[in-house]
Amino acid sequence: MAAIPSGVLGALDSTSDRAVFRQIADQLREAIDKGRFKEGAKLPSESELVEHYGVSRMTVRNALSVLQGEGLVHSEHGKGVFVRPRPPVRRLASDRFARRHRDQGKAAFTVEAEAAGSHPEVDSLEVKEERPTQDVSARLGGPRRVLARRRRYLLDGRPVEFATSYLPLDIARGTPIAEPNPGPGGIYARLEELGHRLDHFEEEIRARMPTPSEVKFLRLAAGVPVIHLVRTAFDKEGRPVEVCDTVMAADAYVLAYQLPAT
Amino acid sequence: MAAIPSGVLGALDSTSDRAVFRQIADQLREAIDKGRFKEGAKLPSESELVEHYGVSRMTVRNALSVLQGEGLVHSEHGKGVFVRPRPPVRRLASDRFARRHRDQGKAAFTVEAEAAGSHPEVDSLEVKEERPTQDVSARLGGPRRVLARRRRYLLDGRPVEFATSYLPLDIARGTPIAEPNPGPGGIYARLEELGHRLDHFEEEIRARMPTPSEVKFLRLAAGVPVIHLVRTAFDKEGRPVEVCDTVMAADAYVLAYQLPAT
DNA sequence: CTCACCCACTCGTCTATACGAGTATGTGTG
DNA sequence: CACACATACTCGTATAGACGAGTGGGTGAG
Repeated sequence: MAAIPSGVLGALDSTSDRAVFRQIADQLREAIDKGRFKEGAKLPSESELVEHYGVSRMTVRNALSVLQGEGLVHSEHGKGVFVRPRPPVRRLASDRFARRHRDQGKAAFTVEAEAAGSHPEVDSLEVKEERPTQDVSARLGGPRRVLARRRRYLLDGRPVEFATSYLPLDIARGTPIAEPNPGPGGIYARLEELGHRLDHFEEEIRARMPTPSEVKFLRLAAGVPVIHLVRTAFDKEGRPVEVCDTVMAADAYVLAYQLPAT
Repeated sequence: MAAIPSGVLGALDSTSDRAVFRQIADQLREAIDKGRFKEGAKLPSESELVEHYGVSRMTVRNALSVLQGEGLVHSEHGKGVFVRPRPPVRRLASDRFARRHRDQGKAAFTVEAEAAGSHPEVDSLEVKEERPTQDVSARLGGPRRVLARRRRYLLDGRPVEFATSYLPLDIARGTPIAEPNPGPGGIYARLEELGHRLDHFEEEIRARMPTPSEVKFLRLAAGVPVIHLVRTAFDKEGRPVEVCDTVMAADAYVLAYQLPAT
């Protein structure tokens, strides 16, 4: 078992009333912050830390679980504990649904990803009619059934976003919107062709920890929150014509908005 | 020791390859989701769960720590483990800095909080000149020193937000902006009086787990992420005149934006 | 040389135990 | 009645040990 290089991690302060596992977590966190362990680097193994600090293994694991909860490290069974690298971030601009970005052959996600040098994929496409949740129904003005379009977005093989669009049946049924591939410009282009000229969007943003199914579906590491975005599209008559519910891996996104000062 | 009411929690499946502590966490999560434990209610104590499932205490604690990490429960030393109540949410509208909301005697935070029936407070006010971080300096066009205004916002005694405004010294020094209380309408009103007519704002939003100092300062429960918002204000000449860096308790906020479809 | 296997090392799960510290309650004393 | 204290509960911290399972490298057989 390799010893830990001296100077990287200090000693425990037995006079402190701070719990031992917190002191160990503090020292590891500081070492990571100061770059003594770089992104992707392997931390000392549990048994090395046990040796170094002279504590039991559970105490060391407790310290490591603190850092996992902070999203600083992740562990790989059989390999070790590593400093979590920050994945490339996708920047969502607030004008991404403007008409000038729409009349192209490809979906916005694909265009943006390729511009950023990434390989985009869309999978888990599901299009079906269903009964909306109370929240979605209220946002759409109270329909009892809606068309739901579900899809998952991946960048370079990593799932980053899961989105569901809901549309009232009287708008979407029997149109290209109800097809798996709605065609160039996406469903907003189709809505406008169908006479629902779009006026504005409302977006609501929350952040929270993921549910277990979100962890699975987005393959989220411990300590990574999700951004929950609900966008409602309104036409010129003020009618809500679509609600899009999106859950994003928070470490993969920055949302950017431009607002008038008026 | 009180027994757990039958039907609330099931039994373990020893044939399953799902870890015992995960099965216990699953059952507790399901019971919470289905309302068998209501918001604020006390879960069975660790020793009751030990009794019920016939496992060791560490296994039960492991299960509970999973739920804590998900933000579903929080524990209170000496009392028990409770279903985490969802605090009242503060809704931030994208037009909250529009001029029509400005020319009033009170700060926007105070007005909004009182309208929502809450008791607002602002503390930890610090106003000083300092060297900006590389990021802030870049956003402001590269000044070597800036005025920093730090403050913490509380609702009904609970800290919800920590914000720092940075302004170039040539704009702010010697003006009311450098005073602890900049006067009615806040620093945006003062900037316009000083001839820096505001044109637009840019906001960048991220979500992540809090640092230990953020946990302390915002008194965050385990499993609560933060929303990190950086707003840059631009004047009519296109010059960035302020950067505001805000860290919010994610369970206390919804951000709402309205965007044109143009 | 190649490939299968073994072994050493990693983290994951679980048990059993011990003591400390915060909280609430009831009881007995003044 | 009021208050201090004992007590029984809560969760927090820590130890020591055991076995399992995933990974990777070295070694020996073919």
